[in-house]
Formats: sequence, C-alpha cells, structure tokens
Amino acid sequence: MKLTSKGRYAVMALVDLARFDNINPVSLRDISLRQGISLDYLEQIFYKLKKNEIVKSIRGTQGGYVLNKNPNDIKLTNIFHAVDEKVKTVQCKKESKKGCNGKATKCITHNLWDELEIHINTFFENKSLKDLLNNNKETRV
Amino acid sequence: MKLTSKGRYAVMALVDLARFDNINPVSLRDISLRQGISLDYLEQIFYKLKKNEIVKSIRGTQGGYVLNKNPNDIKLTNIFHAVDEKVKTVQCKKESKKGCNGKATKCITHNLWDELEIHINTFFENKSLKDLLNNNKETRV
DNA sequence: TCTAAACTTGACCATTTTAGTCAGGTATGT
DNA sequence: ACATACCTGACTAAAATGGTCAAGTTTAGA
Ligand code: FES
Ligand code: FES
Repeated sequence: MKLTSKGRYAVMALVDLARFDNINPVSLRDISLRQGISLDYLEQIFYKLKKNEIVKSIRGTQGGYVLNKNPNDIKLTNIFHAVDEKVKTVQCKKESKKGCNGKATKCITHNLWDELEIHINTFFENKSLKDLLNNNKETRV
Repeated sequence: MKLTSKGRYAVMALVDLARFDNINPVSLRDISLRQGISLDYLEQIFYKLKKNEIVKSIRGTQGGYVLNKNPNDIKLTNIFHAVDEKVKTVQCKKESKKGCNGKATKCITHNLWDELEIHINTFFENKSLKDLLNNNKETRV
C-alpha cells in the first residue's frame, strides 16, 4: 500500500501555505519553487482544495491562496478527502452485503480489513495542519 | 492508499489454510474454490510464501500446503513481506539523505510520512494468523 | 488603459502497476 | 502409468498514477 504523490503534495503545499500566509496570499508559483512540485499539478490540486473550502483564492496580480480555516481545524482527513486520496483496504463496496466479485457473503478476513482501515483513518483524523507546523518547529530547534 | 489484492489474497488463503491443515495438506484447488481466488494466481502467491518459509509444500496426489510455523508466529508483517506487499508513504529512498526527485534535503512533511508508515506497520506487526482465527471464531458465535 | 501575474478548468497522455492468464514443466501417491 | 498437484517464467489487458498542455478569466499595478 502506498501513499500517492497527489496526497503527499497536497499536505506539503498546505504546510508551506500555512507558514507563509500570515500577511499576503501565497502564489502557487512560490509553492512550486519552494517545494519542487510541478506548477500545473499544483493547480489541479488547489482546484480541489478550493472546492472543498480548505483554501480561498485571490485572483489577479499579487494574488494567490490563503487558508480558509484555522490550521487546527484542518485535519489530514479533510485534505485527503478533498483530493480523493482515500484509504481502501477492500475491493468490494462498503455498504453492500455482498462480497468481492459478486460473492454472496463477505470474505473471511473482512473484519481485519475494516480494522485496518479504521486504524489508518484514525491517524489522519488526529493530525491537523497545526500539529505539522508545531512539529516542524520543534525539530528545527 | 489501497491494499492490493495480492496481499489480501495471501492473508485470506493462509487463514483458510490454517483452518483446514490439522490433518492433511490443503490443496490450492480447494482454497481457490472456497475463497474464490484464481488458482493460477494462488500458485504465484504460494510460490513466494514457500520461499519465505511461511508454508511447506507436499507434492504429488493428495499433496498441498501446510503451515511451516505456529499460527501465533506468523504475523501479517511476515506475510506481506513475503508477497512484496509493502507500505510506502514516500517516493524517495529511505536510507538516502537526499529528498524526492534529487533534492538536497528531505521535504518539510517527511517526519509525518515516517510516522504514518510506522503507525501502519505497527498494526501488521501486532496481528498474527492466530489472532485472525480466534477473531473469526468469536464473530461466528 | 494595457499588460503580466496568477487563478480556472478541462482534456489529454506516457508510464507504471495491478491482477491476473497461459503454458509447459516436475514430482509423487495410488 | 496416470492423475493430481506443485513449480516457474513469460506474457498481457486494464487501471491507476503522475503528470502536461491548452485555452481561458480576473485583477493589480505601471
Ligand atoms: S474484501 Fe471484499 S469481501 Fe472481504
Ligand atoms: S517524501 Fe521524499 S523528501 Fe520527503
């Protein structure tokens, strides 16, 4: 199981944004240069972040993005959800009573995969952008 | 992030095996039928499980596979390692001091991804085949 | 006013990974 | 001998990934 670049970039970009948006909006160009992420790709990512109300945009020259919420209220869950980075431990539909590939019942390890999914999501729910900022300050002392 | 079928099947097949290997070796054909996994694919998977000494094989008619260890000593970690299902939260090499795409330093969220990887692996290290057998008995009462 | 910076949005694409299949073995219990 | 079942490598269709490209719109500042 691997984390996709899209999810990783989204978090990286938001941490960068959170650090610099105190005074002026931050342009994607700046984030792109600082973090080494393709500008075109960042645009895709921020399009989604905006639709999910995690950031606000300011158009025009000197424009850019600012956070739309307090860093403490932006959990990794929210970010990942916004960019469609989701945890999937099973193939079959969650709600369905049926199992994978059309079987009548769920597989014998189904409980395990549910547990795993919860385990991972818990991590994402408990981590906010604020935590990442603090964490980084600490490790830079 | 998603779990691949190969990893999921490996665990399913081993749970099935653990249930039935008390008296005779279990043939892949049986596992295939019971769990609805392609026989050809199972062969690939068991080839790796055998190389990693998680199962033993008995050839010929009435042959099949048996566990090579106590179910309590087979952790999910071991199974996933055997079939090359690994947790990757970053793109860059672990050992290297350099970051992704050749940058001089690690990215600003690197600590986070390391934490995440540990968080997930901890789950796998603490779960044994025995746990899965017990767990399933419980939920079938 | 004009222009460049910066956001907006959709379409497109090469590469890699996944989830298998296929084929042709080899070993062995009956 | 022969059927059963393991052994092993090669191959492949489909999906996902990690982007790029193009054609806008909006607005600050010269
Ligand atoms: S994972 Fe689909 S049935 Fe359990
Ligand atoms: S993920 Fe590669 S540098 Fe942090």
